[in-house]
Amino acid sequence: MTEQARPLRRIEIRQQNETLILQAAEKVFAEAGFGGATMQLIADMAGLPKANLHYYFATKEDLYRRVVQNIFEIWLHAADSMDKAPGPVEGIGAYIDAKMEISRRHPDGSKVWASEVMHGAPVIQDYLETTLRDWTTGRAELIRAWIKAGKMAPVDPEHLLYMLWATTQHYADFGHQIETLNGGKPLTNAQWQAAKDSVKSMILRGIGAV
Amino acid sequence: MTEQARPLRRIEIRQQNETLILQAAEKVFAEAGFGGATMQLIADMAGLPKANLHYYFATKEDLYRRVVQNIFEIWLHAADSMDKAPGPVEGIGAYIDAKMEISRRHPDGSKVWASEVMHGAPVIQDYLETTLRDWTTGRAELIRAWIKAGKMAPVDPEHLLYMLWATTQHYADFGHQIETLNGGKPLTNAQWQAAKDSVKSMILRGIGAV
DNA sequence: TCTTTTCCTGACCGTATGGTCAGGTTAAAC
DNA sequence: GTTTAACCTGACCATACGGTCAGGAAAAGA
Repeated sequence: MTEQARPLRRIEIRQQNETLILQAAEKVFAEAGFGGATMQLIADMAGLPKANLHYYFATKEDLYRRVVQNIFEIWLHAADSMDKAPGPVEGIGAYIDAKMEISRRHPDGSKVWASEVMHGAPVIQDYLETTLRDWTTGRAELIRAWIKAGKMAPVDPEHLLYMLWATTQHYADFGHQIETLNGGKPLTNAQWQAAKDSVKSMILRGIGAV
Repeated sequence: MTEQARPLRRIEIRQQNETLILQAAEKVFAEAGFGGATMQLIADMAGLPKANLHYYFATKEDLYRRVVQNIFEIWLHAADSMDKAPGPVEGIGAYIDAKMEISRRHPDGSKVWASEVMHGAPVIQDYLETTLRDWTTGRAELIRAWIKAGKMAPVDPEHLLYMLWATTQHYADFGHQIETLNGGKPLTNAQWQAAKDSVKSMILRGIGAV
């Protein structure tokens, strides 16, 4: 016998379906890219008729935009731990931890983000020019302060940030390659921990902060 | 007056057109992804009628496969400099130089490769499992030998390689983001040199090889 | 010169896709 | 209980895409 569920309230319905669609969309966009993704595939994965997607999201591009924005939020919040740190060992160490955790928990989101930027950021360009640029200059200053205080070597802050982004996101974006080189098996808990430790020790030593 | 050119020979025609098509395809696949690219767009960019593409390449997927294989070749040859080096400073330094140069000269190729891997390597999976795996284990052994000889710190060779790939390719795959953060302007010669130097110094110090 | 082979392309085809819409169902408001 | 507004969806449409093909042009070979 199927359970006799209480009928869902309006707001619940809306939220549940939007979440369902966004999750399915993230996966399909990550696997197929924007051009290769189809509304039908997303609908099937969400378990909803295609027309219903268009009730919640007017166009494929609207849906895609929402997916990208969601990822951007997560991306930005990863830096919170960096700010209130006394020095690079704690700050950058925590940032690496946070970004590695994102790569592990949200690999699809990371891929969609990478794809969006690779294709010239057609929908997120304004964020790059405002939010991301502000974010970057802010952290660069923080790093410069650490350098001035003698807490790390005088490296170029921008290139350090690029290195942090590249290295951590690689574990999501190129996860398939890593898995293949790992004998076709996903990284275990221990291997993820080893990856984190490797990245942290190499980068922290690389910026002279040990 | 247009120049009165000698009629092209068969082989020349074939080679010229294939090159033209492959160059256009690389660009379009990089900009739009496999799903977003259209044969018409590639044809227009190559200055040939669409039907002519299908004369040289049976299907869109065939054309794509050729593009990906071309990139893989370049990718592999970048490591030649690493092998005959006496130690990590020269070997890894040269490898970083080579890969940064690829990011600069072949950003489209790098993007196509990234896209292919991100989508689960549908056409290049066998290469990952054979050529790339062999390549990787070979370099990992080389790195272990350097460690054993006391020429660098005992880092995990696999994660070091991932870091090298990630960091260098970032300048191609996320070139648009870097350009945006650089005030909307492409990196100058001097900035590329600074990027190379930054990456090299951070990584070489990070593996204790200075 | 004549024949053969390769190269070339406008016109065409079947299919898949993003998006629409009329009409129905269900929760909320009164 | 009745009305209203939100939610839902099967059927449909216009378009764009990958791919085909018949027939012509041009180079190579005899």
